[in-house]
Amino acid sequence: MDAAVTNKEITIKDVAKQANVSVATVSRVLNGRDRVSDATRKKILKIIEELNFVPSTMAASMVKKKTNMLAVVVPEIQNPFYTAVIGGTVEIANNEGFFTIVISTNGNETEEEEFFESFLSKNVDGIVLIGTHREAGFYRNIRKPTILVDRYINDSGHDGVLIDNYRGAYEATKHFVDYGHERIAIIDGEHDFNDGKDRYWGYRQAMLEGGLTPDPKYHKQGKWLEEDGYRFAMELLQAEQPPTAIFAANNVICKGVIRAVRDLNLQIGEDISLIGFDENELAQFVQPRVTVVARPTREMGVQAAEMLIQKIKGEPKEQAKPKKVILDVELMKYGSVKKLK
Amino acid sequence: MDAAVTNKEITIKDVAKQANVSVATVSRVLNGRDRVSDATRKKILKIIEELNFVPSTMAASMVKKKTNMLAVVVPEIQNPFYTAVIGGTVEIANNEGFFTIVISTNGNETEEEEFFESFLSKNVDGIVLIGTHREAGFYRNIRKPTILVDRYINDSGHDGVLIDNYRGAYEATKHFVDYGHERIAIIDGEHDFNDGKDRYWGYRQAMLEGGLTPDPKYHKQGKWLEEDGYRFAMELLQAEQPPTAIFAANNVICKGVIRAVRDLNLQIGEDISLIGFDENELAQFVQPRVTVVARPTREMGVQAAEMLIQKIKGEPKEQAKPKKVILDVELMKYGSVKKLK
DNA sequence: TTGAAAGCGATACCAA
DNA sequence: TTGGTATCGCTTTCAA
Repeated sequence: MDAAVTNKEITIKDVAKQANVSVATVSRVLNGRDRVSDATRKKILKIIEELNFVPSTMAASMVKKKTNMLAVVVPEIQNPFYTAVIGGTVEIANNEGFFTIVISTNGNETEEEEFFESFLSKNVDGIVLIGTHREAGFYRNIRKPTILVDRYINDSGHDGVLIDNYRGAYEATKHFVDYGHERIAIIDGEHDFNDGKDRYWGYRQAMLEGGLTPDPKYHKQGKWLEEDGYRFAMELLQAEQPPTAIFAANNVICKGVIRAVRDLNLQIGEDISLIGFDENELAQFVQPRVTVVARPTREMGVQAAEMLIQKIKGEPKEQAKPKKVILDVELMKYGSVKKLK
Repeated sequence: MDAAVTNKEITIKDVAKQANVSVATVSRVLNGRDRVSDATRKKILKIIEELNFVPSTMAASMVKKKTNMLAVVVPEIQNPFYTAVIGGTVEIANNEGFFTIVISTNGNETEEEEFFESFLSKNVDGIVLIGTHREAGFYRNIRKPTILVDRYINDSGHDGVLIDNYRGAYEATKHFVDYGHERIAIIDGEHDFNDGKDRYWGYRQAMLEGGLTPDPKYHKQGKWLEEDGYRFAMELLQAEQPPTAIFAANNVICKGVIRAVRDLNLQIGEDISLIGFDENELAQFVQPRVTVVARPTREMGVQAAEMLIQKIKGEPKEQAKPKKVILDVELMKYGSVKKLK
């Protein structure tokens, strides 16, 4: 409580001197694994308390070559999907004695690169990464334990936690087909990563299996943004032959679609059927609630953190093949799809 | 590119050896402030590139006694208000060459305490803190540059970035009064912090000035949760003499109220007038849009980061009195308040 | 302009 | 059970 009056930081030396022991002994009680006599331990503990001494984790990290820090790198920090992943990771990390640095790359490859070059490679024990880069080379250069989340790059050399995008999109589209829809549109974005691509191919496969031919004029590709959802929904719904169903391939696109439908004074589940990918607040709120492909967002962060920490603690031997953990998605049917037959 | 084959990390020594210079010289080109001849600089740079050498910021931090790391400590990481603050801070920090550790205390005093004791006091240059503790003592014990955001504790000894909660609530309530409302309810939570208290007193003041007497049965105190908003709105709206207007004193309470109104099949702005505190997605979406007291969330993080970094860089002399920066709020009138007279 | 060497604050090995 | 000391990878005087 009555900390030193001087501004100088208290170090292990000060404690040792005060306690009339060597720094080695103080270090021992700090770490608690070597044995120290009860008497000296108590004495040292008391002095630590009195001096308000806090050991420098940095100095310790330097010799231990372990920082007990994780990094979570995300493309942006506003999207609830990413904050959910962050939340899951932070929670596990804290439980396991790790701190977490959160870095937003703003979806910018250059920024992402700078972070890795300047910092991450040396100062964290491991990385949970929702990457922005598209080429495997970038990922292979990362020498730290790393878990790729959501966006997986083959040949990256790292483990991944993903969801079954293909199946999610497939189930959604099949649901439309089962309910008799034929003019089924999809609004997505570039197919830079596996996730976007898989969703499209899941959609496509369900169409074909249902005896339908995917029509290019019902496939709208933007940049995965809310405004794309809005704009394309506007286009589609005001076309000569509008679709009867729209599959919104991510959460923000879905929000855009909902807004467009509202602005056109149409009724979801009546005038237009809709399925979104991933939960979003609006989808839960509108009447009827929007059917979505739900994915375990927070759980992805939890999984990633667990795998990462195990990897950090584990033998470096275990460098088997990178493994992908694929979490399951679930089609939550809430009534935004009209039965046509 | 062709990094060392051995697993050993490359250090400044390796670079020095390769370049036939001393480590001091390498350090000089790394930091760029001392003069080094052009020839040797180029030679060293080339070797750094070849060896793929990345200096250990930890070792540097140890001697410089500066980590270039900030911590943002928040009660939870799901609430969009907090992620907005984090986002603002992270952005400024990155621009200024700082990294950011994000820590969620889960609104738990013990967790908060542990973080400070075990880590923060030594390893970050400064802290942006949305605190959970209620007593000034806890804050006074923090010896690092710290900016308190949103929740301010007097006598804490730190600067703060807040908003004018009092005025926000006052304006909202006055708006109700001006439109002829007399039975005006408020749903809030405990008055542990200045923010909650101020909002209540702003409400109260506007009531009194309007010649109205705050009626305890129209003051519902929960725990600032969405479910409180829902539950209390249900109660209020089904009472014998329901209020004509509700002031929802934070963003999640407002969401709960909106849901309750919907579930009762009532019409916002018609059957019940509503004003929320702070933006929230639902409020923007329902028809009519809900009038809210808007606060500059991201801007709070930006401000805090700027003040913090200035403090870190500045003279330790400048320990004037702690200063509070109070950002302005604005009543955004969107039509959820009915004119009664 | 460059080099030698003394730290920074811990840990860990080897002796005692 | 304890102490002495080399060490981690870098920065920063002080000399050359």
